[in-house]
Amino acid sequence: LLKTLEMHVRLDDADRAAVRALSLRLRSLDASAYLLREGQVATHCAILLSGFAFRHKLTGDGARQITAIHIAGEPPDFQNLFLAVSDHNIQLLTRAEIAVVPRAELEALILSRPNIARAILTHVLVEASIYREWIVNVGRRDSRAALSHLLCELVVRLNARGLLDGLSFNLPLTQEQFADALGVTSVHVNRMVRTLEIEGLITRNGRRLTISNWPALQEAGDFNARYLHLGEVGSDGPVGTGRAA
Amino acid sequence: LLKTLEMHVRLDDADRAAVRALSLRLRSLDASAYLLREGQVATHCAILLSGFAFRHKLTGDGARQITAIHIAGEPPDFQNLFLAVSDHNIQLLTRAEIAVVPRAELEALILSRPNIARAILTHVLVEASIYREWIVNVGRRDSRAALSHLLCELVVRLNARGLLDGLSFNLPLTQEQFADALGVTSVHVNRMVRTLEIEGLITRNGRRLTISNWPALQEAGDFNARYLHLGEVGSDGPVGTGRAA
DNA sequence: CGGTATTTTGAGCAGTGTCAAAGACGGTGG
DNA sequence: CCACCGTCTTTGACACTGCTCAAAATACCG
Repeated sequence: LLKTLEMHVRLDDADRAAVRALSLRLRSLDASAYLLREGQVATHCAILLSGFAFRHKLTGDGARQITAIHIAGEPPDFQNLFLAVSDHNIQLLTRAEIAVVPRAELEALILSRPNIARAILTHVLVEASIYREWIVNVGRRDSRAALSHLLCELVVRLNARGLLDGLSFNLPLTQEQFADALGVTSVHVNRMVRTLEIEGLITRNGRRLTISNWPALQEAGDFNARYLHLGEVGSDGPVGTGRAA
Repeated sequence: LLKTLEMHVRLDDADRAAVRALSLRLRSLDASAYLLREGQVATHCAILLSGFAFRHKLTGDGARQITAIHIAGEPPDFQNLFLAVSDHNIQLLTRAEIAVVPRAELEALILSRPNIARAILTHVLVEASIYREWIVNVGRRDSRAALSHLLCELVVRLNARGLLDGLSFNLPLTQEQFADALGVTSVHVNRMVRTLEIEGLITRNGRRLTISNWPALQEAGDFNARYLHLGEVGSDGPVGTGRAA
């Protein structure tokens, strides 16, 4: 459970024991439940065991912008760890099971164990990299490319955690949520989804999406997985340049 | 010099000595010099002593998206610390002086001193928060609001480091660079700059920009400084909820 | 099976993009 | 100190992507 995430970033030795010693509570929540709201102080830190979550902010005139999507296994709450009041909302996309750890305990663990500090820091830096790519997606790609890119990212991240079923998966987002992620209108997302389908890049049956032409989808989305920093495990010494993708 | 940044985030005790012990080299670079290119491995870590820098990525069809702007005193290279190959470019906006630290040394320092780990982690998390707001700016605000918001952010951040001269400062960005930061065209940026000037929110003489109506500019930019997490110093214990803005 | 949440569609419009050219500005060499 | 030049800024006309506002058609949930 919990280990997957820690290990996913950097090899740790027997301080896995310390991680296991964290007092965690399991909870099951319904879709669209809030894990954290803007303006609140995070007292606990949730880890997604199953399901999807997303991060968003609201503008003054009520528009919503989704800034990140989190899949099963990811710890969306690390972003609030050493900060006072949250600057954004974290909400579930689907029904989900989460593990909850007291924030203070987690912070203490990070500060006392260098390997864990390193793992968390790396994780946070990769998330930052994803934010940067998200900015590019929203700022400089037209809606067809942006949608393709987002789909590519989801596929690669799901695959990295073994959550992909062949080349298809259950799409957790409604078209309106895609719209809020891409900074466009749901009407327009619909047009682009249909375009991609007509072009033969994707196939849909209900909630399930299948990639029918992976190279073409990457091409359409100007997608290069480098920014996900997958497969960089780094040495266990303090230096660790790791290897390039 | 170097201390300002460390201290800026979290109170540290005598491990300031360790920071001072870092072997740093001072360099002076011309405008538009690259600190790091996408695909490269960062072997050193630069800190801006004066001047401005920015972070950007290029899309497949050559469009540029600026994802962050860094001002004097900030350490733009922390984003690459534990990662193998850089996913973006860092370039100077103006002539600047920088201090360069070997990356391995800095990483070792972080891993060996909890207070420093905490400072860096906090710093990185604040940068992530700025990315999120940037996504909102590019995705959900029209160009007038987005431009106003970016100006507000610059003003507040410059002010936080005492680099503001009254309510005016030397604008480091060309309109084309603003365009790349906001995901619009330089032509359109020009239209919006003139609009804001005509509306009496800003005044320009040459490179120098003055805020003539600060409340109105914040209003126009839908600006709320919460996401900058300024003034959160946190206790020195491992918990430290800090105080809200 | 009924009700609500999504997805589709259409028509007309607004905000931005394009392309091109003219001005300004600031720095440099003579 | 001035002319020259490259970089920025400003403008105009027009095209187009993506938005708005409905309303209909489907899909999903209990």
